[in-house]
Amino acid sequence: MKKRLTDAALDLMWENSYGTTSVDAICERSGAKKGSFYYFFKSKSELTAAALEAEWNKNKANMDALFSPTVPPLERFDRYFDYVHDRLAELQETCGSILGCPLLSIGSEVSTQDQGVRATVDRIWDRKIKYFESAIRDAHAQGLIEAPDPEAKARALFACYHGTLAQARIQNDLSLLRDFKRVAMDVLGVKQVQATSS
Amino acid sequence: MKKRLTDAALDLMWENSYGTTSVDAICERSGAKKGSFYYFFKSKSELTAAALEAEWNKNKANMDALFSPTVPPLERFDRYFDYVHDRLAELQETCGSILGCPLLSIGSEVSTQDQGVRATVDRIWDRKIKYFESAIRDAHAQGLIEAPDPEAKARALFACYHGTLAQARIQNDLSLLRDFKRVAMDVLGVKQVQATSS
DNA sequence: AAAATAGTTGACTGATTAGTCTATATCGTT
DNA sequence: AACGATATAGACTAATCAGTCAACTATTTT
Repeated sequence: MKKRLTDAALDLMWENSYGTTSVDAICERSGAKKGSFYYFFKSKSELTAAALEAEWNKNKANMDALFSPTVPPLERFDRYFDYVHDRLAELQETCGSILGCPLLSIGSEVSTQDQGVRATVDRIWDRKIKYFESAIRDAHAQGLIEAPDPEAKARALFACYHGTLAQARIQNDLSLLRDFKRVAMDVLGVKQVQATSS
Repeated sequence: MKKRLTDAALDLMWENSYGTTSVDAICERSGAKKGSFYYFFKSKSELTAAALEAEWNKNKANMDALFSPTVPPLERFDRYFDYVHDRLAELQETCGSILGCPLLSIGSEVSTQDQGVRATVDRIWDRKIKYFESAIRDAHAQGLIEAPDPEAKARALFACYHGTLAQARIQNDLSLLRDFKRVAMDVLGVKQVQATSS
């Protein structure tokens, strides 16, 4: 039931927002009653933090696979962007909207008001950046890019990607995301561009 | 009074969020009573759209100056990024937080639920991108960058910038924004890098 | 000055909010 | 079967929410 609650919360908050997702709505979707909710979580805020952590755990194995050191470093990004793109496209079929990244939507919404959730977003954000960072370091070692500060470059690329995800959500348009690979290569400073046409 | 209402609304929503900004709070801060609020606006949603448009109008002259064709194209970006950075730093002194861009915060929060506000954000977003677009076109014409599709490049850079603004808000940290100039040059594909050190 | 228009006031409604509380199940242990 | 622990149930509260409304005042227009 704990899992049902966090699942329902994340679904609702991702599709709508933190503020418009009521405890009652979470209970209704998960089939739980108020008593159960407050048995497992002492507040809506705490549930949200738990829901974000649960989502991270659900996706971790996937991230590990996408960013496996067995994959050429720049290809990891390609695969990751494809994966997110496809997942958002799937979600669009069921809910009608491009939802972007829940970390950004929820994080941006509550950042000045809920330090617990904000810190959780921050923590997960950092974990994800680590994938970027090691891919960048590997690419640098292979001479594919020039990145003397992989951590800074990872943060920059991550921010750019999330900006594109946010724009996709606001404009309800996936096409921006489709072009991001090229932008990513610019940000990374890829030396040898494999120009196909134009 | 109409202006006082839109000002108060934008302040509160920028610092907190759309959802946590109540009509009562807007009235209290602006000194208006409920009746006046609903005399000028027929809903909180409509007020929000008006507040965003008002903010745009307040900033338009500034944008025109920053992106004046008399300024070398790439320097326009520098000046703009500096301007936003300084303004966010100022705001931080009064409210304690890095607030990012209200268009993104509010847009991301309401996009799936309020088409009126969403469309307003979209419209203003497009107007702002035009500044980027013409600067990019000018830079291309001067041979400073290679940008066969200025509109696409402008959208990409705008998204990257807003991702960085969002990250600054979530992490309550301006330093990310300080480094964005270099990222922007990468995204733009500036040819002659004025390397100072390293 | 009369009339019309524009703006203001604040009490009010009905719905919804997060969170509490007590009673009751269901469970594994002994 | 009896017991403590884990979990569920749902009525309840007090606050807050967006929005309504009829009465009131100020300003213009005629």
